Amino acid sequence: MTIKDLAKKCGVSVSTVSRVLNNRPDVSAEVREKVLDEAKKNHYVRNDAARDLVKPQQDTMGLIVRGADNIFFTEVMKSIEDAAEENGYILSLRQIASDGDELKAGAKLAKSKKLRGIIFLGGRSDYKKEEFEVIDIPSVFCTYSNRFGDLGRGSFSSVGIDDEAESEKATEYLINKGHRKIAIITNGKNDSAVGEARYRGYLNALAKNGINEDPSLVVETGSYDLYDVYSSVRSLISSGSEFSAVFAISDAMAIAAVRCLYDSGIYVPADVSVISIDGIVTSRYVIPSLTTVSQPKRDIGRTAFSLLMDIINGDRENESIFLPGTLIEGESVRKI
Amino acid sequence: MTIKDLAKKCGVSVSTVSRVLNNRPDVSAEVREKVLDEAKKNHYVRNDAARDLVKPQQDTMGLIVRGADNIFFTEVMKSIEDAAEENGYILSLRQIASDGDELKAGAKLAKSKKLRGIIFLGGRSDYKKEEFEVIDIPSVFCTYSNRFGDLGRGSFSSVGIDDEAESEKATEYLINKGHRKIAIITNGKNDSAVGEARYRGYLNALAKNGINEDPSLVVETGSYDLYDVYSSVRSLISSGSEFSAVFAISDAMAIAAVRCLYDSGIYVPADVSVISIDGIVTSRYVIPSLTTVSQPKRDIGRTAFSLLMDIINGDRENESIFLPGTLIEGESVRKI
DNA sequence: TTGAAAGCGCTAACAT
DNA sequence: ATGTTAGCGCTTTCAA
Repeated sequence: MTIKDLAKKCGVSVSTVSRVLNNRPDVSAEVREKVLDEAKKNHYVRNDAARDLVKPQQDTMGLIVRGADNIFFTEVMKSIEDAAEENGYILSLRQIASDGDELKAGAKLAKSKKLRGIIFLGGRSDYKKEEFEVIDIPSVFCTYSNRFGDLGRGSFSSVGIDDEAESEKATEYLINKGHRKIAIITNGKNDSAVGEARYRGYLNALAKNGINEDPSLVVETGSYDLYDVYSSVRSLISSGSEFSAVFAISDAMAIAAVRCLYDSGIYVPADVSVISIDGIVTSRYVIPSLTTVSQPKRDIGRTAFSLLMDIINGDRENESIFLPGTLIEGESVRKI
Repeated sequence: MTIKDLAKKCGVSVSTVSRVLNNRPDVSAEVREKVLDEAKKNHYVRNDAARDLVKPQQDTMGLIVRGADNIFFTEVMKSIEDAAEENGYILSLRQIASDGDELKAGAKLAKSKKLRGIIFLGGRSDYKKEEFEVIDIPSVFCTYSNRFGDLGRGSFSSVGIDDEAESEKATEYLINKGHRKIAIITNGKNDSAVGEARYRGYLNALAKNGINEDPSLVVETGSYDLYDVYSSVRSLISSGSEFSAVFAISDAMAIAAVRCLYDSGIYVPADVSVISIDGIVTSRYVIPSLTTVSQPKRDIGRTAFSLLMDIINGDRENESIFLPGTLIEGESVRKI
């Protein structure tokens, strides 16, 4: 069922049908009713591919989310959606796997939908100049930046926390509570992404406070999978290395770590303190609740959206915005 | 940059460019190289909307996910993706909000992409015959059925657990552990969806065991939001109603409930036992770990996909498949 | 091996 | 108020 079929059924032209379907005023009430009626009766559904082909979507932004299974992103997404709605934009959402190519997905979406701009939620932090060139419309990286890539200043935009600084903040919090033997749990310390940035922050905090890095306290899980986190922490414990605190680079990891310690008879925070980063909703409900550096999810989403709008309108240049995290004191850290 | 531009740049026709881009064999090596080269140099990206318009996607299935923020769905999605890949199908994923219209989204996607079939992940359970008619290609409801709608047997397919039966199983488990005063936490007992089905299962279990329903032990949260769950449980506690166990219709709800009880000095499982349904990954890592009826997520996804394939190939008729849940004994239930 | 041309379903001038 | 027509970017006959 196409507008052509519909036109035939109603004995009018396709343009008239199109007018009705698009709520144009210049159609007689009679014809309008007839068309609408037939459309409903025949379950007419517009072919968006065809429409997109001909109609530039003046008011549509793309949102590419990488890593559908990251709970943390959901909240950020919501705030982007809100911002879009408030500003009269439509959001065209596309989810890709954590190992997918967000730039390619973005380029494709931009072409197909004739987008005005794109927000990338959770991509890689090491884009090469060349590969980023496929994106030829304004865009902003949300929740990450390009710390490990070679994109020149001014050639991209980003909004997120400063992973290294916030990580340092978290680690320093532990130090201020009297901890010196602090283990870190990261997916990888050389992942050219958030794992590496947060690891660096951890090192910074140690250095600033005259603590030497103890390699045996650096736990690399290789993934964000809770099972991997659990077994990595297991290894740490059985290695016999001493530590009084743990810094997990994400809340989800912290939850698995706490559980692993618990299963080994090590209680949080009585025996070991735990801090993390993210501030996911669940972190407040688990027992013990997590002490964590909470990311300003709503702010990040809204700021990303308005930055994108401003760039499109020529009101602002590309820039990297770093929003501060908030340290939430839960029950997982104890002073010693 | 379109194939037309590319053709001009290379001094060949659009059809030749199209051939190259689609790896057709009948092109001279020379031309092929030239085209590929220019394509790369100019960051050519195909406009899928245009392609979709002309090319029926013989091997593409649609996956409409409703409720992006439901962690539970992520695992099911993965298994559907695996099944698609194994069988040489491409999956076209679309996420919609929990209050979105999945049927409309499905119909649109089907048109635009010329899909072979559709899987709906997490939709409403009360479709009316009329509204379901917009879907004119094979489809299967995944993780839900049409218990509250009026779709005739044989007019739809579904794969999931039997919410009512599994719910009864969970409640009965508590009863077998000696509990008689069992509270239920549901988003709503008349939501014509999973909340209602699971509430019924709870009632069945009580009835079978000669326990009268105590309305003061039925907690309706109105949403799946953990904050709402927390405050609803708070009200239950302050109402003074006595109970020795809680049945939460989802793991996430159970986590918030356990926390709320904890904050009121009521410990799980020492003072009150808690059981739930879903078996999300986190349920194993929280303290106490949850006793829960785990849904066979992988099985559900794979079964849904093969059912859809079979229907498309005419090898099977529409049917509703109910897969059994598995009771996982965590630490949240105690015998009394 | 290559090109010309039709057409997918839709919108938007431009006519009438 | 309504119809005619030219594309949007792509694939695919059909010819050459």
